[in-house]
Amino acid sequence: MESRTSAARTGRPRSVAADAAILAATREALVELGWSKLTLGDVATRAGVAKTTVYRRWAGKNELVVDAVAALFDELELPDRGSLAADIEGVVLQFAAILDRPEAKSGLMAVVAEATRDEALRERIRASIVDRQKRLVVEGRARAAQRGELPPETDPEAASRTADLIFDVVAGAVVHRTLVSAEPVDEDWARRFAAMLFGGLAATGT
Amino acid sequence: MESRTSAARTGRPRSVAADAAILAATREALVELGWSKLTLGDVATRAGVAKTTVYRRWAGKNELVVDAVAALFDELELPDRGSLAADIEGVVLQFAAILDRPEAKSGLMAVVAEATRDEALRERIRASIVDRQKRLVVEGRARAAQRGELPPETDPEAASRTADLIFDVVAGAVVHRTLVSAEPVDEDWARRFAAMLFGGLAATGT
Amino acid sequence: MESRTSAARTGRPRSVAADAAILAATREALVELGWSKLTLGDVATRAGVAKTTVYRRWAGKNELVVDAVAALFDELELPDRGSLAADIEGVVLQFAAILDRPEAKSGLMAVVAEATRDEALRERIRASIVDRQKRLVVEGRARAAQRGELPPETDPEAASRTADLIFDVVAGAVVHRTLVSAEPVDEDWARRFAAMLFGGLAATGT
Amino acid sequence: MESRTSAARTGRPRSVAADAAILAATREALVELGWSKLTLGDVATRAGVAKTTVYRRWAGKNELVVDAVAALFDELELPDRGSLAADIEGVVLQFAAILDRPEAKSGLMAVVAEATRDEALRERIRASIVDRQKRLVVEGRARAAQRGELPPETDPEAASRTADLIFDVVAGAVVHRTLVSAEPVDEDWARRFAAMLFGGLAATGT
DNA sequence: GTCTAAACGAGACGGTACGTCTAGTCTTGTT
DNA sequence: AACAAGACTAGACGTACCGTCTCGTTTAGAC
Repeated sequence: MESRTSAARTGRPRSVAADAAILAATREALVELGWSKLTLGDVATRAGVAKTTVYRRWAGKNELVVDAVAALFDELELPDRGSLAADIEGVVLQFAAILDRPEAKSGLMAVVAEATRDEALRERIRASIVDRQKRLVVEGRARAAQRGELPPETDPEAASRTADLIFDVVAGAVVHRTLVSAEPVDEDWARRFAAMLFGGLAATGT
Repeated sequence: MESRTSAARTGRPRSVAADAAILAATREALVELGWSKLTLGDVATRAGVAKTTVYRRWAGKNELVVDAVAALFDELELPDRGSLAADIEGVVLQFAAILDRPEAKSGLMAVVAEATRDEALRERIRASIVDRQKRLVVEGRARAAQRGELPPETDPEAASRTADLIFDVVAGAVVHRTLVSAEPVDEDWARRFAAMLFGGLAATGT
Repeated sequence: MESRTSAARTGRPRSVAADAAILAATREALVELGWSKLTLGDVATRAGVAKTTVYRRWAGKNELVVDAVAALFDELELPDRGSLAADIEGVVLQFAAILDRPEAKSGLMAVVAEATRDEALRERIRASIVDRQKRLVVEGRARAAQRGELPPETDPEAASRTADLIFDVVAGAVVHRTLVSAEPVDEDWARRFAAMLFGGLAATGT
Repeated sequence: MESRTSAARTGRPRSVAADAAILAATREALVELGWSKLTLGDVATRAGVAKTTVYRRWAGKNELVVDAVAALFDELELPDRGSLAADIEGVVLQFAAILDRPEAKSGLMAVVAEATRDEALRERIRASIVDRQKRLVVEGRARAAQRGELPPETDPEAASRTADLIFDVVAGAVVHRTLVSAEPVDEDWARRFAAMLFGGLAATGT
């Protein structure tokens, strides 16, 4: 969404209701039609808005879908379940629950695919979705160190590299399980995954 | 691609050259245009073939792209590098090398996204791409047990569940690193990932 | 239809049944679909024959339809009803009856339209359909002269020009009434038309 | 062409220039290609317009061609040449001149052929082309009665039937001469035809 | 009784047009 | 200036036929 930082003091102001209506309509259309059959004209109709109003705010389908899906990840947070393994398990289940919703399933992978050829889109995904989750990894690591489950970090550069690795493993495994293997991320799977990850972290002393 | 195993004894036989030309043209178009801008008409032109010839053999863009991309994974094999960690590292690097090619990058995630709404497509992906890789996990596990790195498997049902978990972790992490984080899977990352995974496997006694 | 006058003494002879089956299938398709929706593939299927068999005998849709329609005009003949006016009336009714059949209606005007841009097709129509009718005019004129209704012809060149004129008037009026005005050529219309034509012929002394 | 008499107060109005451009392009294509090779895509290109713009205004090829050809008949009018025979001759020559133009030749018979299976198209032809000519017959008849060449009409019902008959004879003969016989409608033919028709009218007292 | 050459059925082939759909833009009048 | 409405250009969609071709399979007359 464009911000219109300056100017634009005159003329009719943009309808604030329209943004929310369009994003909601987008999610609705994603559920019903999936990404490839979703059209901006249809979204506009569902939102009770003219097509021009959509185009005035988003550059295209990809940008719109990223914003529509990003909102779903707002609810993600790191529970404190007493141990790192349990925390991992909890976050995995939360993440899987979001990913299992059809509007996320359908839209997320599609925009990631588009992003392979569009740096700006990749950046938008990173800012709206990825980074928001990555901070959970950092928080969880810090909490585990506080609890004494893992040694405190000394080299901040190495810590950042490790956080990236953990994030790719967690997010990648859950996404792959859900979308490619198309198997449910249930408590059993989450427990086994968390055990394996925690074991790996402990064994490598990170 | 339809197999026409039986019947079809009569009439002009299908050109055997056309199949290969179409798949090659598809990969070429994926590199140049990406999935969303690839059109079957363009593929047909590149292959020197009429549009109807493409539609006669593939039901649509998704099926065609799956087959075109699947061929890339033919070269995957499990190296024997002497230890499980080294084997994992080797496979990860091979997998990442394939995934880094633009024709795979662009096409694979897109068809996975489409597959979220199409069971038949999901099955095709599983048969053509996923299962071919999953067997590497099983082989690697067996080899590690032979070496004495891991205890031999007793419960085949649990072994299968574990293989699935490992596969989701390996494939998921590499895919996520490559496509979402858009960072290279270099030797360093592969070593750190393999160490973590091996640690987890050893720690959980699987 | 091509004749294969010479050569072709050897090899499998053409099926004689196929010709009739194809023409019948063509008329059937004309009735059901009309000219523009008639396809040679469909005709071949209806005739229980391969597409190649049709193309081996006719150059295209136009030629096939001309032949299929021409057969309908075989039944036209000049009745002797005792007077020229009555003869005209009889021939008009016969002609109209043929023209009212859907296979003629649909096909005839279409090939005439095509013939405006195809001299060979025009010639084929003339030979197969038009000339066969035109001789009725000449016969009727001669019979009327014999009866003393009209003066005997002296100048053969002028007689030919007059026959052409009469033919255009008769055929044109019936075709126009049937296809453009889409009104029935019933006995009343035929009687009024015959009276007018006979009156014109008598008045101009031709 | 659809009229959109009411409503449609909102939205961008249809380009008025497009209508004329499309009809002109249609006539041009008729001349160059004839009816059967004319395609709406080509017409759109010639008119400098997108294909959808054509389809938005006309239901198909037939409707478009009727409208394109109908415009040619606007110039038809009844000359006052002093006598009915001369008037007929004049109108016949005018009509023949229009019919001889390739855009009319090619298109008119084709749509008449199509109209045999399409009542709506038949009505469109009647309204756009046929009725506009038929009124010339009525005018000519009235003028002849005024001059005293023919008796005044008493029974309006019979008069209408006669006008229809005359119209079928005139239009039919000219069309047949031009398109089927493929002979020119020159002054000589027109004079002989007019004489015959006038003779018939006078003889039957209509 | 082979031999042989054309006709046959089937259906794939390269092409072309179809009529529909969507993208993204533009042009009205209205708010 | 944003808005609803809807026409606009551009171009892909998947389908249908065209007329040709390439197979394997009859089928008759010539040898």
